[in-house]
Amino acid sequence: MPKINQIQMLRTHTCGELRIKNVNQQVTLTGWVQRTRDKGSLMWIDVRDRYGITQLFLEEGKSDSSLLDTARQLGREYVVKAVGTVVERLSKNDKMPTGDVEIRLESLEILNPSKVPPFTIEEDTDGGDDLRMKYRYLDLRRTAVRESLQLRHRMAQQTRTYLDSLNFIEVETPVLIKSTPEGARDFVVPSRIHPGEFYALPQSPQTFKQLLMVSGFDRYYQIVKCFRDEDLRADRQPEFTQIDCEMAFVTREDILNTFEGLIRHLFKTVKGIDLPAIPHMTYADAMTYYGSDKPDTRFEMKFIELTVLAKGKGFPVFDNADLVVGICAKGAASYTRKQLDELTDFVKRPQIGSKGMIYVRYEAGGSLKSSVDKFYTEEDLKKWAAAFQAKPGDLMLILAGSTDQTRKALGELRLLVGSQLGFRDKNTFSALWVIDFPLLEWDAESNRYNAMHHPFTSPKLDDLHLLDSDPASVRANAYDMVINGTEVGGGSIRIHDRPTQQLMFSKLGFTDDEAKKQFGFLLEAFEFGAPPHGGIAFGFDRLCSLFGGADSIRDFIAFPKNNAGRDTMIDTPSTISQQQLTELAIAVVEPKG
RNA sequence: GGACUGGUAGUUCAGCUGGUUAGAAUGCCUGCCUGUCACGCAGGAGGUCGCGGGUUCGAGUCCCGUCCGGUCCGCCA
Repeated sequence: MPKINQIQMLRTHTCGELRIKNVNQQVTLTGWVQRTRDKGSLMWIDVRDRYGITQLFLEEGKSDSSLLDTARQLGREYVVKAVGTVVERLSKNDKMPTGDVEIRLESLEILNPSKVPPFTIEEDTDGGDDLRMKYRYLDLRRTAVRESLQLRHRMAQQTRTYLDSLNFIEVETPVLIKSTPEGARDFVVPSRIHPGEFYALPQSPQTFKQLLMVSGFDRYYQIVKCFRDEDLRADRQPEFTQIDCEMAFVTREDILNTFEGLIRHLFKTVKGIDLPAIPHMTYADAMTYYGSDKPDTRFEMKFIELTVLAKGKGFPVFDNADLVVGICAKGAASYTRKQLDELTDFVKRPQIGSKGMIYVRYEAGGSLKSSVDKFYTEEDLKKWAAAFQAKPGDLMLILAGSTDQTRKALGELRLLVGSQLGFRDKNTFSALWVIDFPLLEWDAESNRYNAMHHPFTSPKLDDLHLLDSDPASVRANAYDMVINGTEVGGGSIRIHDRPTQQLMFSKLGFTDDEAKKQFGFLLEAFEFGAPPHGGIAFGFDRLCSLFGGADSIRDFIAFPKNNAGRDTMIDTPSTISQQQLTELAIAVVEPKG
């Protein structure tokens, strides 16, 4: 592979590579002016490019005076070409890789001036998110953002290396496909040639990758853009990237092993971390012990049920609850009244929806102090403490109410307390497979069952007989990978025969006609020798942000959308001309503005 | 659809219970400075307090509406 200086004519080196061994070489550097330091008769210019920063040096009397004049015109972000000799510095800077040398300037050319940037192009910029997005091309000059995109590049490269080594082939699937009412809302694209008809952008290449299995490409993958027209979050964009994979002639274990391998390969090659074997947890256990289908397993703090112990002592909140459940925060008995009140306020927020929170302090001296001392004796509380396996110095936090809401609320409380106690370190990684998800999920709004994963997921054979009598209890051959409480991937063993797929569609409320109209091609394909198959898709942006230790995926996407799905740099979405609308046979009902 | 939170100098923010000429840091401009590297020193310019309305003798501050960010709930098969 040619080095950069062999293929670049304008420069001989980058701003990141010169060292003491280059002393006395004449070099030409190009880059952006990071800052200048003018000491009168001495002047330094820091020149930056993608690879680093190198210091240029001028001295009155020893340098050409026109050179100093040019240098004094420089402002931040000017693009320059500098020719000079590498010399050893009199005073070195051990904070920078190039800090032992500087360039004694011989000529300086301003290739392009720059306006003063609206925010500083530095590690810790003074710019807010809003401005950074509007001038994203400047934001991308910053080391932190550039490194995030470089991490993403390495992740993609290593994903391809790993999957290629296992005979996976990358196949591109169409971006203009068919809209279906299932699942997330589609972005649609009008067809000019067929007025009144629309393509849809894929929410995932799901059916295509299954058809590739029917075609005999038994190991497929694709790093692919997907689109969902839903509201955004810090970790959700309308267009996002998946590592989409499918395998034929495999069991669930084969898939879990293969992609556990991928994740461990990525940790090893990108982060230098040897991730231990990834444990499996059933969905039922995840909900019972963590109140979430994506538990953060960097710390324990499992749920302990107190329903039986707590009832029948005259405390109405517990007596009337379906579930009384709590967590034990190790060493948190020192929480102040104010901190406890804040936790109570947290669970009472409408988004959490609990009525209140009960606490029991196991004082360092061994006594027990609770917010329900009126109803429970020290003996009662001792039994609770035993159930929690609590020790002096611990704090027990208890919620009660309806089962689902209480679990969810305690799950949120667990995460908050875990954060407060420092159990959620960004540089610690704990991965987990959550398996045996329910196949169906009741949707109160449409008064029918929805597929929890998607309608192509196969039920577990053991549960098939329950499909009519107790649909909600049927488990799916589906699995999610969870790392540090983030769902990074999910998949399933698919249905591969027409009768089962038709049965599933009918359970989901499709008429035979609707099923045929929307997925007839798949049903038909299943009649031409479809192999058993299954797969998984990883949220690539999330995986990158997790590896990068960030909460938001936005800095791992070169040009992301904002909270409202807008790109403020190019100002989109935007209206289109009447001429375009006419050509597409589209009438806008209430034009904006 | 909803909850919370923010919007004050180019930028990031402070501005108390409504009360004098709206501040700080940084950036920018000018001058000085022989080893800087977040250089230093001196000086200077820079404000529709998001927008509209209301309360008041008086509003950056209180109230109502609205716009624009951000976090979350719903939604995301």
